[in-house]
Amino acid sequence: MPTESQFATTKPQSPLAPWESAAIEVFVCAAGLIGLPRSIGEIYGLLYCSAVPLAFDDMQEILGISRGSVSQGLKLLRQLGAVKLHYVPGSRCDYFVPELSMKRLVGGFIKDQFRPHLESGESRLDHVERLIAEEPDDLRRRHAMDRLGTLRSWQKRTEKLVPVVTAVLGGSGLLNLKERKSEVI
Amino acid sequence: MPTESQFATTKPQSPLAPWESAAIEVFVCAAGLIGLPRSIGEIYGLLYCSAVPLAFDDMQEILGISRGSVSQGLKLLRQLGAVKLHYVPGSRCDYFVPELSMKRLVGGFIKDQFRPHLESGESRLDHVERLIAEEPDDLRRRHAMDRLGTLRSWQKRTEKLVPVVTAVLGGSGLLNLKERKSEVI
DNA sequence: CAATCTGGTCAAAAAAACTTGAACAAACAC
DNA sequence: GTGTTTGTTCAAGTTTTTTTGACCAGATTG
Repeated sequence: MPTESQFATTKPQSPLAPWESAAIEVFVCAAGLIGLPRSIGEIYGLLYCSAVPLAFDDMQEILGISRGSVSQGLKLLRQLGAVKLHYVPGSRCDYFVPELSMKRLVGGFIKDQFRPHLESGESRLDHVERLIAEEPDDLRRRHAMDRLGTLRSWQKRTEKLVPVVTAVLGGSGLLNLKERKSEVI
Repeated sequence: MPTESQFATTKPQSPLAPWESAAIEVFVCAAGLIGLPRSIGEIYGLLYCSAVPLAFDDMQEILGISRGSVSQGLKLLRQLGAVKLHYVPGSRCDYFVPELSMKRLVGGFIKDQFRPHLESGESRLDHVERLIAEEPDDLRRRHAMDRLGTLRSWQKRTEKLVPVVTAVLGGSGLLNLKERKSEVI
């Protein structure tokens, strides 16, 4: 088997070590939890486990998934800031390394996958308000406005949550969140 | 127009008011965001808009979805604590009202949909650790352990996050989170 | 008891999400 | 230029999730 060229540390073993499979499984689950497809969890997980940067083809081969999946997966992961390009002088192809800072990971996710929804939600609520204004019946309109108000307060609280989350998750190992400035909503 | 039987506040108009459709849309999106199916967003949204408790059949009819969906949807929403049974003396069927406290809503979601994953994640990490222990190569094992450590720290931070979230979301209307006790993680 | 009304269950249908792989474009080497 | 290598795109195929609706069991009524 001439394929066993073990001489370069730059070449990861094709079959995954048992712990790697298990760890990737963890990432696949985590991905599912936040609504990302399995393939994305696999790709990030593989990079997370690897001691060296990996190339596109490495991932495709090691994970046994299609080029298309790898391409799309990396595209999203790059958008999220979850993987970074690692330039390798002599090589024509791209290598990747995982982002290991939880703060940046979560920050990227919030910015790309969460904020947009939050904002579109805001405009939807505005739309609801305009429609409520057209309700002729006084009592009904009152009630609708009341519910809309509650909804708006939920939205506000959720927005307030974002910085708190990044603070907690970004913290140093010994993170303590004393003295977080007390801003009234 | 004999359909306008305005005498009983207990009977909601069959066709949805425009603002109600729009508001339900908001809930459908929100449901999608947290990985819940459309029908669940619709059901909760409808209850949220309604000024009166609604019965199983009301929902099925007004939303135009199947009995099965209503049944399963209500089942999950009840589990989450997002809707409550509203007992009506003279009636044979169940009526429902929405939970309007964001704190309870989020708390229920975390408890039912999030915590379990967090916990299974923990045992998965234990499993990874056992597998790493079997890695013979010293350097590789070192690296694997390092990554596992990072993963564990992520897990811990996430756990720390839960109470913070419920605190922020549960707050009074004027929530200010001054003086949140500074516990070192 | 038979007839009715409730709501739950689950196999099958429908819809949505994900993955694949062939076709394509860009960059490079010769 | 021609022939490779590298990575993207997207229509079609596959898998997963959601919805449907027929059937069931319990409770209530006459």
